Amino acid sequence: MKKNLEIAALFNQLADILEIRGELPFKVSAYRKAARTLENLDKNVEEIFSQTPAQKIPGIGEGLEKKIREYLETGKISKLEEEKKKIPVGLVDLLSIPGLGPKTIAKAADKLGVKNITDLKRVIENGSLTNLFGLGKKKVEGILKGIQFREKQHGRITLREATEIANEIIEYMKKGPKIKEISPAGSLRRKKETIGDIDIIVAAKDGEKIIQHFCNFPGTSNVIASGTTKGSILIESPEGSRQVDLRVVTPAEFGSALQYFTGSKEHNIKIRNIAKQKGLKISEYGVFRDDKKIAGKKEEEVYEILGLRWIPPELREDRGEIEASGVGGLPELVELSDIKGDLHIHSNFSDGNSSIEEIVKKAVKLGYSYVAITDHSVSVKYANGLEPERLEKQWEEISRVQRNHPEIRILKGTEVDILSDGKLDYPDSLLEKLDWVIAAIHQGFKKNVTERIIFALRNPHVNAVAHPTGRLLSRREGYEVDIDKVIEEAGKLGKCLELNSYYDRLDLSDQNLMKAKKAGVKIAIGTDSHDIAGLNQMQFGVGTARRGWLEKKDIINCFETEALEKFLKSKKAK
DNA sequence: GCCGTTTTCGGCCCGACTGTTTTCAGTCG
Repeated sequence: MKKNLEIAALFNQLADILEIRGELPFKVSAYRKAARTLENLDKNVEEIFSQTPAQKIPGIGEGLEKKIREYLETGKISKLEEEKKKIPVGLVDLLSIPGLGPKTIAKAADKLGVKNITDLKRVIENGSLTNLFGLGKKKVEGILKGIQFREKQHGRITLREATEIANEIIEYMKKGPKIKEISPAGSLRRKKETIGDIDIIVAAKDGEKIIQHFCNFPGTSNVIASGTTKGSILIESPEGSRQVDLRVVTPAEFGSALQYFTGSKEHNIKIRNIAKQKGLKISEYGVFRDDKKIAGKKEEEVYEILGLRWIPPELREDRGEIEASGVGGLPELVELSDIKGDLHIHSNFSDGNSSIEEIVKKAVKLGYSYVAITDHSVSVKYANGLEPERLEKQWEEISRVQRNHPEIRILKGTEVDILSDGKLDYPDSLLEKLDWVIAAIHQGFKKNVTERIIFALRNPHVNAVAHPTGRLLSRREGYEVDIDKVIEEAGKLGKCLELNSYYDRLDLSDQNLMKAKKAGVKIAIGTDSHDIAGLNQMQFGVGTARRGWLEKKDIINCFETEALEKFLKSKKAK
């Protein structure tokens, strides 16, 4: 799928440039839509376009198809090359600042000669941006806040991107000189929501050859270091360069090296302290007593020698896992294979790209027992939210698909909007006919959010709150919500909170999940998919759930179909 | 840019919020 992603990135880039240049908004969104489709396609464009006649991809017409073919043949899109010459490259980057849009960027470039982020900071500081027509003090303050937010998370990449890069490199390394073992380490192995550098550990004999092979990885833009035990490369992505570090250790050191490089720092400090108290020394090379190596081949040994059970990487944050491990109190963390269904999916009835039939087939393929179709409600116009009539039409389609697929239970669901005035976007008489209702905020992020969510939770037909804090990891903090209060109320009512698996949300976060578990709140994991490929994102939700100490019993989509239906019915009765 | 069961041209992404401009422009979801 590499080409798909490359072309998607170029289309997005083109959309950004056209937007700043004031091109027709529909044209811009056509590029964006095509990019999104490409990102989520489960087939290579190369493959699709090599067939005659080429298979049709929705949202990609004559013009875009031509550009894709051009890229596949020449590695370039001439339209993009031309457009790039028309504006300074640094301007595109500014679009990712929340509160700053294409019009303001164009104006700042035109009137003040702003070419990049440095210029932008300068004109904010010297006050000249404030003097621009239409930009008052508050707006400029908002932009400054946006810059600060962006800088805070600068350089970190999403779990999804890091996972994809690491998988690709691991596959590549397996084809090179012989290696005994290979594993991601660091924050990626701990499944943190964002990742700094990507760390990979290899056990092998000939370090030099392996590092050489690593530095020849086709995606490499820059080799930072290349020795006999460690190599560092940069990989270019549309959003910036990603650093990947690879270390080669001997098979006898693999366990201790993996433990050491997985971290977290806080976890390792505590582990080393325990070792010290026992007269031992732990380093990446092994566990030593008086300079005599007594362990290091397997990671399990490192923990066992300290009287601890092996601790899953996702827990290694020094949040009580070491103490729990010592007394046999580690949780039995949920596994991806425990998941019996997906509880948040959009179909092409609203803003999804896949039909209900396609979604159901994919769910069957994943081995699920049930799947919920949760399209947007009527007010979410930008996402083609369903009026009651279209929702009822959808039920007919669900019933039709259900007849063809008795092997899976299709839940009639909705992601109903919590409106600004606190009301829900569908009447109770409609909600009560649904099997699965998740309520969500998509408007009024600063308006009594806590009260509105709690009010929604109290509606007898609402089962859960979707993405409860509303954060977008790469773009914004969440709503102004007192999440502790929401968790408390959900606990009291016996309602669920969602863990949204979409890689830029992962909401609730690991720490909030821990709180929810403590309050006895059941979690519903949903991928928020807009196409069938999105269903694969369940892995990121499960990773976050594991970081939140969640077990099978804490997650309602680990329930068998009957138990789930019983659970939902009991909630409705209240 | 795409798309077509009234259209091959003319819709498509509408509405809320915010700040600022007293009647609207820009941004966002």
